[in-house]
Amino acid sequence: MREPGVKVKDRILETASRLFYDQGYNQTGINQIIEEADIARASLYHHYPSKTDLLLAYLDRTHELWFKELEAFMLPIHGPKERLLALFDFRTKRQLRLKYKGCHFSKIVAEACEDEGVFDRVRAHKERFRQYIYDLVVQADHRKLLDNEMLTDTLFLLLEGGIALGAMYRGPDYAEKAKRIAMSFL
Amino acid sequence: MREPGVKVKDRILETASRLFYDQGYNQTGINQIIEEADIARASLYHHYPSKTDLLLAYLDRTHELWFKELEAFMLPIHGPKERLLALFDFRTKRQLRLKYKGCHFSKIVAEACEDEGVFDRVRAHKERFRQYIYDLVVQADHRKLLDNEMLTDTLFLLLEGGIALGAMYRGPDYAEKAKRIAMSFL
DNA sequence: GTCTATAAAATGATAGAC
DNA sequence: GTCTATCATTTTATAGAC
Repeated sequence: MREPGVKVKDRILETASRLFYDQGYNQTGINQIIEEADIARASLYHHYPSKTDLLLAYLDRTHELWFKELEAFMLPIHGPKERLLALFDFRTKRQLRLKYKGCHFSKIVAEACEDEGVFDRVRAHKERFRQYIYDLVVQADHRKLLDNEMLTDTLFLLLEGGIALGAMYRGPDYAEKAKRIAMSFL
Repeated sequence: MREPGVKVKDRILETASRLFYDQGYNQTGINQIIEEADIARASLYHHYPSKTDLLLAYLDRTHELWFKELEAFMLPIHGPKERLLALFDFRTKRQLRLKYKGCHFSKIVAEACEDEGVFDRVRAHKERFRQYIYDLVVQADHRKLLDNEMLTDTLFLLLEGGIALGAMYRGPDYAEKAKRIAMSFL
């Protein structure tokens, strides 16, 4: 009659993820998580021995979902140049849904979590994204105003800058400007 | 025999500013501030009725010092083009001193302070910085690859992106790359 | 204006029953 | 594996003496 045990664990992580992002990791207490996930206090500590463990699981989950969402977004888009520009749309669209609260990973770093496991995950995420950009740049028949590495970094910086400013202005303006600028180099 | 009363108030704000930036606003308790500033609990609440008031004062102080420091840095640098590139050096040098913890203003927004006074100050700071860039762009005899507005936004986005990535990587690499990219447009 | 003492609530985490 | 009850700290903020 009992549902499989995974359900509680998932509910914990889903609830924590939402709260960590929406109101901040440090502003989210264990009490609120167990209340909104509707589970017992000790169940949380059974699955995640400490709040830091829950944080690391949150980053892993976010990383996985992020690239899964990206792959789905890219499916109907063909051509490396079109895909490079679609990266801007992907992030702008995502930020609209997230109400412009910024990048999950940069947010956590900004909350001053000095845990090394946190930094490892943040860097791994950004490194993989930069590699994703680079692979498209290599395939793209771009104007060669910049070499492949430099063009990759330009797009990467424009994307990250656009999201960062989007979080401060709570809007898409700079992400959209970033795309228009990128178009002039491609 | 008594020193002027401003001293205590200043010590509170200086200590709070250091802690808010270094370990985060939400992770800094009133207790730690009064201990490290070596003042009484009620003295803090006399000068700053709530922690939020202290936060707003912190943002105002940071804003003032930021531009004062910028002006001093720019003094020996002549020519708008040179000054535009010096903006990258200014922020990279500053971040080195601050141990790459990122922009004060983007950090506070990332900590999910939904206070409107916070957003007002963050936007005002960034808006003034963008205007500073724009004024130099107008004076600069640049290559006209982009119009003045677009070049301003490009430099702005590269600068903000470089700092954001610098915080995640805890190093100057992307800020330096951003400068090299900027050089190719000017 | 500065102090000490304290309040009331929330924090992360644990013990032990079932 | 999930539960309730509870722990010791820490949180922001206030009261009232000097």
